[in-house]
Amino acid sequence: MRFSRLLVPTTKETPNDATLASHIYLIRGGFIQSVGGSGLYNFLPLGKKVLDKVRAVVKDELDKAGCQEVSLSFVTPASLWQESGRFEKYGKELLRFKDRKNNDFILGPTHEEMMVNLVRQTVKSYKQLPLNLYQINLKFRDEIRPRFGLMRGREFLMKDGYSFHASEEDMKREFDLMEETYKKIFTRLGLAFRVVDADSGAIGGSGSKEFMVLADSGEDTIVVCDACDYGANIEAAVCQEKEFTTDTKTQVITMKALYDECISEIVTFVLPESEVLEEVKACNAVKANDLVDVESPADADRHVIDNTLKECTEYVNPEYADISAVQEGDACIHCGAELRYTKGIEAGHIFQLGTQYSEPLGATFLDENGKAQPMVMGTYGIGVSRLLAGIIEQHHDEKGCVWTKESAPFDLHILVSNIKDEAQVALGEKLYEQMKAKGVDVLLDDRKDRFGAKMKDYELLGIPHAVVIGKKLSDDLVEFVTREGMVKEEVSSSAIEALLNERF
RNA sequence: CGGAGUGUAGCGCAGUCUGGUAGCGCACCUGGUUUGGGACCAGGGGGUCGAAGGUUCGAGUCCUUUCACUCCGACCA
Repeated sequence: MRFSRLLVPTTKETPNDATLASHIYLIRGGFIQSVGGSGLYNFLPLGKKVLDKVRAVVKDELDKAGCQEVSLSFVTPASLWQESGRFEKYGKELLRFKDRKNNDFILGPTHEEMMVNLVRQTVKSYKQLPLNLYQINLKFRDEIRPRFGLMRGREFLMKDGYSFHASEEDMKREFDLMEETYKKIFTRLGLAFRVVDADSGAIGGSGSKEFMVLADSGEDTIVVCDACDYGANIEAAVCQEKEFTTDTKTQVITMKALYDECISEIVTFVLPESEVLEEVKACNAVKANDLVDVESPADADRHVIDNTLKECTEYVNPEYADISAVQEGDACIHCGAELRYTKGIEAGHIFQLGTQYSEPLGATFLDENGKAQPMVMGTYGIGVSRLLAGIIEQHHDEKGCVWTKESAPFDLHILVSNIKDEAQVALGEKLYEQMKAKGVDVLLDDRKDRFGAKMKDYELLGIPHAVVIGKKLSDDLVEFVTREGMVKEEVSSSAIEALLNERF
C-alpha cells in the first residue's frame, strides 16, 4: 500500500476526552474515528486491518481447537429473551425496539438465547455432541457510561462461543481446553496476561475464569500470588482463613438488596472492623440483583455475618458468608504466600454454564437410553475490539503505538525521506515491489511531506519495522528501524535486501 | 440515576460577564520556495454559534424549555 493513497488521518492534537494511551493513539493514528461520542466508533482502514488480524488469530486458534464459526442474526426477536426470562431481567443495557409490525426486538448484547435456539432446532441426539460453536460479531450494550475509547464502547466486536455437552464432565473438559486455547491466543498477540477466578455476573453459571490483560489503566482489581499461579478478581478472591475472636471490633453496614419485580429487603452485613465489604460477594450472599445504599435507617430483614465471625451470636437468624474483600498481604489460599493487588483489563471470560439456559429454553437431546436430557453448556467470550486497546495499553511509548507482530497493520514500513530525490525513490520502489512480491504486507511512505512529518507518523502508527531511505543514501547507507525502542541500524543499500529477505 | 461541567468550521479553542458585521490555531484548496525530526510566504474555501420558543430595533451573548456529550460513582467482553 502507498501511504499517499491510504486514508489515515493522523493528528498532532489529542482529542479532549481521551486519557488512556490506547484511546489517544488509536484516534491520533487514524485507526478509529469517534461517531458523535457515546461509545460508537468507525474503524478506518488501518484500524480495520488490525481488527482483522486480531480476529484471524482468534479464529485460527479456535478452529484448531475444533470450534466451528457461525454468524447469528444481530437483531434478535425479543420472544427468545422472554423465554429465557432475561428480557425483563437484563436491564437498560439491553437495547429494545419495535419493528413496523410492532413486534419487540433487541440488539444482541450476548447470544446465549440465539445459539441455544440454533442448537435445539438442529441437535437431537447425544451422537451429535459435543459441539462448540462461536461467532465473531458485533454486540451492543447500552452502557450507562461508555468511556476509554475501544475499552468500553457500546458497540463492540466480541467473540462469543458456546459449547454443548451430554455430561458435566465433558463440559469441564471443554472448559479446560478453552482455557488453554485462550492462553495461546493471548500469547500469540504478545500480551502479558493472567487467568483469574471470577464472579459470574449477569451471564450466570459457576466456575468462571477471566483473562486479564495486565495494565495499570485496567478497570478491574485482581488479587495475585507471586509464589504460585493463584489469581482472582477481587470480586471472587479468597484467602486463608483469618482468626478473629469475640473481642474483635466489628462494623455493621446496612444496605438495600434489590430483587426481581421491585422486591427489596434491608440487609445488614457484619464484618471485622479491619476488613472491607466486597459488594459483589455480599450481593451473591443474599442472591440479590443489586445492592444500594439505604437513604434512611430501617430495621434489617436479614443479618449476614462474615465467615470470620462465626463466634458472633448477637443476631437472631444469622447467616454466614464470605463477604469481605481479600486485602494485600493476606495469605494465598493455595500456598500461603502474601497476596498483592494489580490492575487488569478483562479481555476474556469463560463460564461453566451447566443447564441454566438449556433447561428454560428446552434444549434437550436423547441419551443412549432414549431419554431426553438438557444439554450441559459452557460459554466463552473474548472482547476482540477491547483487545486492540489492551495491546496498545501494554505496547506503546511516548511517541505512539508499538504493535506486536501478529497485530500490526503492516509488516514493514518503507519511508522515502525526500520524494524529489530520484535515487531514494528508486530504491524505495524497488524494495517495495520486492517485498510485495514475497507476500509481505508493506507500506511505502511516498508522500511529498518532509522527513520529520513522515517519521512522526511512522512512530505514531507503530509498525514493527521500517526501512528509512534518506540523505545518507549518497554514502550508500539506509536505516533499518525496529519500532520497539526505536533501534536504528545503518546498513548499505545492498545489505538491506539481504536483511529484509532474512527477516521476512 | 446521583454529583460536576461542556455544546461556536473536520479537530482543539476564544468570544457570552457588559447584546451591535463570527474569530484564532491545526487540518483543507491554489501558487511558489523548502526536504533528516510535525517547514515558510502569499492567496483562498468552509458556520443555520446543539435545538425550540421568548425579550429586543438588533441575540453566539439575556430569559425559558429541551436535547446531546464529557468527567467522578454502581454495570460489563
